[in-house]
Amino acid sequence: MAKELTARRRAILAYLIEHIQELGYPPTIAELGAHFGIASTNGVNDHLVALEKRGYIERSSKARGIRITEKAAVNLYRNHASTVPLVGRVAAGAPILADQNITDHIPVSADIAKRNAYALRVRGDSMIEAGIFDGDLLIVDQERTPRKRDIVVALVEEEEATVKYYFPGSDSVELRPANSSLTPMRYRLDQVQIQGVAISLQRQIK
Amino acid sequence: MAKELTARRRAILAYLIEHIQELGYPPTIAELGAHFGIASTNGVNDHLVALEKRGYIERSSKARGIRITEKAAVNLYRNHASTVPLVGRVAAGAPILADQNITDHIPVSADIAKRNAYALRVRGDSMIEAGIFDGDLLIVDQERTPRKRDIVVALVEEEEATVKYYFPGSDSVELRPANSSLTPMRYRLDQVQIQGVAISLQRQIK
DNA sequence: TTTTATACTGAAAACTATTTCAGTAAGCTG
DNA sequence: CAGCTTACTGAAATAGTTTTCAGTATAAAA
Repeated sequence: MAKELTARRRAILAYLIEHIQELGYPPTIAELGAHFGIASTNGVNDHLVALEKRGYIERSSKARGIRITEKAAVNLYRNHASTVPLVGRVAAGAPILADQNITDHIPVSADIAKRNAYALRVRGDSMIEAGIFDGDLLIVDQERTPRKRDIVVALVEEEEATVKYYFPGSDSVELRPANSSLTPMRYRLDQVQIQGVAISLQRQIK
Repeated sequence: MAKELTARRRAILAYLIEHIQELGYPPTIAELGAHFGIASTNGVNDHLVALEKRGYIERSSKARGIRITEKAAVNLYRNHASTVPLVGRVAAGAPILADQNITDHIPVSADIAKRNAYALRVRGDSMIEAGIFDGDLLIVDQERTPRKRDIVVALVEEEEATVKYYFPGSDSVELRPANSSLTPMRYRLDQVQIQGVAISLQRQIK
């Protein structure tokens, strides 16, 4: 998936959203054409078909029957979004935020949303003494550089991700659980990939 | 201004909003008619004219050219809010959600927002073994009836609120902390006021 | 180099939606 | 009780929209 949308189609999607926000209803095909200087409704329709095929809009064959999907809203308005994507599994290889990895969107405060963050469901009890329980949602900042004692999401030797305290050494990294029945582990720098620093937590109680 | 809108018109406005929320675009006059069993488009149009005259909608004479105004949107946002109020202190006397008590608004998922919930900053370590730490935000459902072992916000004898496990007895209530260095307390029913059941938790890490 | 995707033109058919015209009937208001 | 509002019916004119058909041109991928 090199480039999901052409510049033209991104522009059309953006105008679609703007129009809905401003007027309260979507534009017609002809109105889109007028705005973009496309004389034939068919020219516009091609773009709409393309946008629909890629899941950015949904159409019903009625007047102004265009709906913006969540995918589009999140993609275009990442900087203004008030949600972060919930990733299903953090594993080696594919980029974390690949579309097929994203299972939901989690509402967060604006300052979190504008960082490059994602959410992750915690599995296991390794951080229980830090108040992080099995099933909790961890909000993770991808861009922040981890510092000593930060809670990080780490990929160890291409395995699936774990959440641990981060203790850097001169030539190695110690990943320390917050659970006295588990032991800290030490790794060479090339064995560990830090996928982000935990900045927030959400829990559904019961 | 006794009654701005008739029941019929309120229903039509509500459906208008619902339709836009669901489908992404307003219904046509004929669709409104079909939904409300009005055979003639003119019958529906009368209502739309009335709604427009009173400032609830704006119309452009194009297909689905209906916009919900802010006046009506107050309605819309009540049902689809995505925040709950953060209350400064929960104390006896004034209602929890009195305006002067509200210090902020916290983003939550839609299903939480539509319950009658509020957020509260936890003070102290009394629930630390339940993974609830000093400074965490607790999202509290006001309407849910507490059951045994629920985490509740309780007002004891007109003091300020505490967060505890709820264990009802036949003629008394036990409020049990999740901290083995603290002791459970037992109160008469008239000494305790339950202000809600914890349904979610949010934490800013560091 | 053939195929595929992008990005359109132009026109007409088919359909959808609003507006207008002409009424009816019940209930409330002064 | 006349006048106004609410709440409609029914039909036709008019306007707005989508869909279909038949192409063109360019660039990128197989």
